[in-house]
Amino acid sequence: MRKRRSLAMNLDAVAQRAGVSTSTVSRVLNNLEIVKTSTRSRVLKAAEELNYHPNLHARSLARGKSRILGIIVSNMENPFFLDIYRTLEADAHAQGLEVVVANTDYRSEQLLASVQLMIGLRVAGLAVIVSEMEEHLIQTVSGSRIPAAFYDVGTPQKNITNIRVDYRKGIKKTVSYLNALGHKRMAFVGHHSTLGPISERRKTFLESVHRCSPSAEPRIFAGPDGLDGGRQAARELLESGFRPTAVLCVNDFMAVGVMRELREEGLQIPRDVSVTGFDNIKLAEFCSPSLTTVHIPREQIGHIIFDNVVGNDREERDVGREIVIDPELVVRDSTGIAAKS
Amino acid sequence: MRKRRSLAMNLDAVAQRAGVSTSTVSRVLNNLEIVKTSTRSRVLKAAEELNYHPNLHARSLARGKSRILGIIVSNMENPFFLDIYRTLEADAHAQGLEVVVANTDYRSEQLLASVQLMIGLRVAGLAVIVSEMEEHLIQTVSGSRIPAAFYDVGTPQKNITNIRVDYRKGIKKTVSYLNALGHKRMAFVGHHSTLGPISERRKTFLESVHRCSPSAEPRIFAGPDGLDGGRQAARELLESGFRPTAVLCVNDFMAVGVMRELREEGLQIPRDVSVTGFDNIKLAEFCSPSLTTVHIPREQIGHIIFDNVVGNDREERDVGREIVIDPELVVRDSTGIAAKS
DNA sequence: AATTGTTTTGCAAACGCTTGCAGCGCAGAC
DNA sequence: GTCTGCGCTGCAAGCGTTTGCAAAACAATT
Repeated sequence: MRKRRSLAMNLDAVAQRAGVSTSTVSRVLNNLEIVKTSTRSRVLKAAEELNYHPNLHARSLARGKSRILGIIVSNMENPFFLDIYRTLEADAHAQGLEVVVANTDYRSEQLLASVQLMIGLRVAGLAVIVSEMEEHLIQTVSGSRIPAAFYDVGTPQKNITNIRVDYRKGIKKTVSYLNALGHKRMAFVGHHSTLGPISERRKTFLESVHRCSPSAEPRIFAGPDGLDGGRQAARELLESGFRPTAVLCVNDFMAVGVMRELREEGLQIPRDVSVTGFDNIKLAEFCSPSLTTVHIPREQIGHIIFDNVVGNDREERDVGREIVIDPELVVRDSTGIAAKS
Repeated sequence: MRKRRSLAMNLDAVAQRAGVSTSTVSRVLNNLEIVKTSTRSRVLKAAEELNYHPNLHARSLARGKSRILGIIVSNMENPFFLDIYRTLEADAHAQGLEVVVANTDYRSEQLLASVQLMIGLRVAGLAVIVSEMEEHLIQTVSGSRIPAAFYDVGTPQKNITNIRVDYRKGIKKTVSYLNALGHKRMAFVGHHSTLGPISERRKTFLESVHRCSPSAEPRIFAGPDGLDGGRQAARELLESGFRPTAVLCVNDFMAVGVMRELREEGLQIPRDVSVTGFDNIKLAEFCSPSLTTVHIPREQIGHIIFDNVVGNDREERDVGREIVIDPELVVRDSTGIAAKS
């Protein structure tokens, strides 16, 4: 023996105190029904007295799997991600799973670290809700044999379910709604990681505007995801001299920042300028004016992810499935008839 | 041997492929410098090729401790908690610690479960940011030998540092500021778990109002913590027939909900009624009108917690320390001269 | 060539738990 | 009194790491 024999609290200590073997203690603690009631209560008493808490690492190791659901998100601060997280957490707890969440802050090295963490933890399932991910890393997850679900990134793969929202449709609805109100000069405000050249949202915006009114002059601005980022992008917009009658934002969180800055500059919403968001977070109802936006059913998404990741039907799947969700426009007070120019 | 010999990926597989022993692989992976460079790269190559990821449970078990910082919060949705979480996360990552966060949703059985989880994980340190906690549970944490920091709950104990904000002072500043503006009829809006009979904030509010203007008639309302909760409390307030000239809210998050409802009812802020919050979350600057509130330095609190929980100086402390923070009033646009009644 | 010293490796014992299997004690049957 | 069956319990192997210690490999010195 190499070290001092357990000052640490372990099964052995409980077993000794209860005068039984560790196996018995283990069985009691796991509610196996083969233990005599009297023994059982003796063990429970001992555990209680010793303030014993099973070592979860040892347990996972012995069992060969952990009861943990892993979640990776880009930005916990954005209520959109938070809502999905909360749904997943609720579902997980309902099944006795614990949850470990990692926040990447849109940083790819953080994403890498988070994936390593989840794999290292041998999570029972993994949900990845980030806006960008290297192909290599996707392969790593796919190869890890961990059932995973990706939101809005990558394509279906072995062991991986893909869930995405039809942004194209959402943006189209928004643009044609605004167009019907007479808006021609529109700006799009995104955050950096949605504005890569590959980004569907950016392209869709440009295309939609172009189709609805070929003479329109769409412009694009960006800041980091968040209230400040929205504000910053709006400032840039104003400083550029461009005077849109409508501003479409990539998400509600940024839209709130955008509205703040526009208001600051004396612009009235929606009299002088209309603003729209995306996601329909709670805050969209609570800001002033309340925000016209596109509803994304986060609870539903959460449930879908959960079912696909820890679903009981989960045989090792050779090919993932893809699920597409259809978003709806929600009209509130931040949009109105286009201002006369 | 009882089971099939490792289809699973482990040190052994890597060792075999690299033609070395598991010890060597382990040493390579832990960057111990005693490994010959050629061996080292051979091992690294094998690990890479096998897509190997060390089992963190086994690692923790063998090392006898985990590199995990545990965080328990009442309500991740409230940006106040989120900000502390983010600071802690940043600090932790800077030191190569991982973070596990648990959300109690103000439910005591969830709090219990979370504590069990953290102890079971043998976290390296534990931060508990909840508004209420049973004495028994505090003892459990204290007895677990895990260095912990509690925010705003309990009293210093063995292994536990206590951090609290001087709410009394914050509320006093707010009330006397409002009093100077001529406010007499004030309401206080809290959430359920801050309004227990023991709650300092509630008492302080009543006392302060009473001291400033003995003739005043303070009233108290409550809802669940959150935007909806604030709104709901405000509705109750309005329905009660009470017409305060100022509403103090227990936190900014609820205040935003309160403002929403007041606005809905046609009341202008601050012309008809002033509103104040507490915490000074980002959103307070972004709502309309921007919110007068009491600043609580969440970053500073995060850092303090971190240092006390994983600080290098941490000898097993027999007696915890207590740290009290002094809050400042931040005046913005949601408060003004009391309306004539 | 033998000896000594230095790297570099491998062996094997933990870490705290689960679990297949075997064994024990005791009741009932003969 | 021996045997069978059954309900409980204990033994011990195994989960994938780390790590003290000792052996092996190699270099340097005599």
